[in-house]
Amino acid sequence: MSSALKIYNTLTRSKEFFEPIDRSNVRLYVCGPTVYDYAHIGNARPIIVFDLLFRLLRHLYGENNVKYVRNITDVDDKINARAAERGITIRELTEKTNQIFQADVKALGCLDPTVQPRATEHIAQMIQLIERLMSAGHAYAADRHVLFSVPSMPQYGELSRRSLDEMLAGARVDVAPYKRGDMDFVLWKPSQSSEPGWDSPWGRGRPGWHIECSAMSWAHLGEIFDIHGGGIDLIFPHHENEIAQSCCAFDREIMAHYWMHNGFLQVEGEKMSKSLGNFVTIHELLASETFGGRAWSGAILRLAMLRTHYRQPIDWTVKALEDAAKVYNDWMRAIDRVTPSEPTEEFIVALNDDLNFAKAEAHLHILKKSNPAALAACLKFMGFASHEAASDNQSEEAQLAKIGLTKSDLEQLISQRIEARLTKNWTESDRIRDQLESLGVSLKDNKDGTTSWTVIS
RNA sequence: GGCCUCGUGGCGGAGUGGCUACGCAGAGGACUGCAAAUCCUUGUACUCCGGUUCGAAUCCGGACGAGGCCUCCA
Repeated sequence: MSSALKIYNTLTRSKEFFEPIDRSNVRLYVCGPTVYDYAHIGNARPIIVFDLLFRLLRHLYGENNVKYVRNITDVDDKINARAAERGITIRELTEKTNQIFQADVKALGCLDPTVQPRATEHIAQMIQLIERLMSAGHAYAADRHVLFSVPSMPQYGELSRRSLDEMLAGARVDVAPYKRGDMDFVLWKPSQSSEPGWDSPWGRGRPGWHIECSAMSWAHLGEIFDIHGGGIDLIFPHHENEIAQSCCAFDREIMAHYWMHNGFLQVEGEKMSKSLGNFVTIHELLASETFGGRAWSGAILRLAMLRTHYRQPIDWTVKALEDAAKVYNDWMRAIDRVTPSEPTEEFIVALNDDLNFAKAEAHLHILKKSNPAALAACLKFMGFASHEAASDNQSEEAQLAKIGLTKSDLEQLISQRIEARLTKNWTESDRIRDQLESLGVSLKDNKDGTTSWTVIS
């Protein structure tokens, strides 16, 4: 058994030893995407970070003893608006967007969560939760809405550490006439006939923002579970309200024992926004050359993301990606044709310290020289699969074709050059090398007299 | 205005009281016909001002700076 896992708990603002409720059923819930558009690189951060945590938990407690739930929110007013804008059905939009999301996440080297529940398949649980809240006096119906009564929960605000007074002081709250308390939030709201809706005791309507996570975590992990994760911006109001809903519905003090939040992401030093023109999607990083003049493999994106500790703000820059690519390629060379052994104890210990990837990475640099088999195992552990190398080779073939060369042409040129070099005909040798270089193929003469090549652009 | 993070060398980024993290880039060298790759060596740091201490990047206070939340944005 490795030394114990410590994680930073937003509830207590401190690092704590992780103690699962049930070692044979460790439960993790992470807020997943609202599927209305391509996921941006900021969305990728929690996906990658919590995938690493999932892998670590599986290692510590056993692959079959960890349950990871990441929801798909497929009912939301942004979805309705976008579908209307494009003239397609909501179902078409959410299906298509989800497919792209799944492909993106796979490219980033993430394991599938144990369950990816959809909000629209948990409407019944949401209604049950709301009914519980109403009968317990924590919610009320008004004007076809159902609202959570924030004043009914004295400990409201514990996660974000703000009191009701503070919130009311500076907040621009939406003071709807049907609200009893200014901070009360919507659990259920009425739908127009043009909007998606479900029958409920309060008429045809749809859920408010926060209730879906309370319903889905309940359905798949139970009333109380171990870890709840998400972006730092979700602490308030989303997670605060999830806690309010779940704790009040089940009459519990706690919804999840550990709350983990990843830091925000900036792009080249500025907040990512469509108006600044620096909005970067996962898809375009993978498939286009719009960021940094080249496409980036999922592994490089993953490494670049993990190189900044998950709680720190991260600045997403071309330079950081270039650095990550260098490190990654260096490692791939080191583990070429190496059979992975086992991740080292030291590596696990580093990750056990609140996912201290930087410490782990420093150790990997040592392993590169001392123990490539262990390096390969550590990389595999983190989702940097060795099959990457194979797929890179395939793309090199494709790239050769793109620059108008076949592999046999190239090999013929290389053997011509080797002959020239044997007769010390450096002029001819350099001519061939320059020719290939201008086509985009870089040559490397090895000690043993062979020549290897890589496509450079 | 309220609340919360954070400020380490050219860049990224660990480190929570004393002993050079690490990586990238840079410099020097080895190897090479020349390159590339590889290997060896190597410089540069702790935002500022006070305080605690024998001793602080590390603890406390303050200033300045950056970012986030309070607006269904991860």
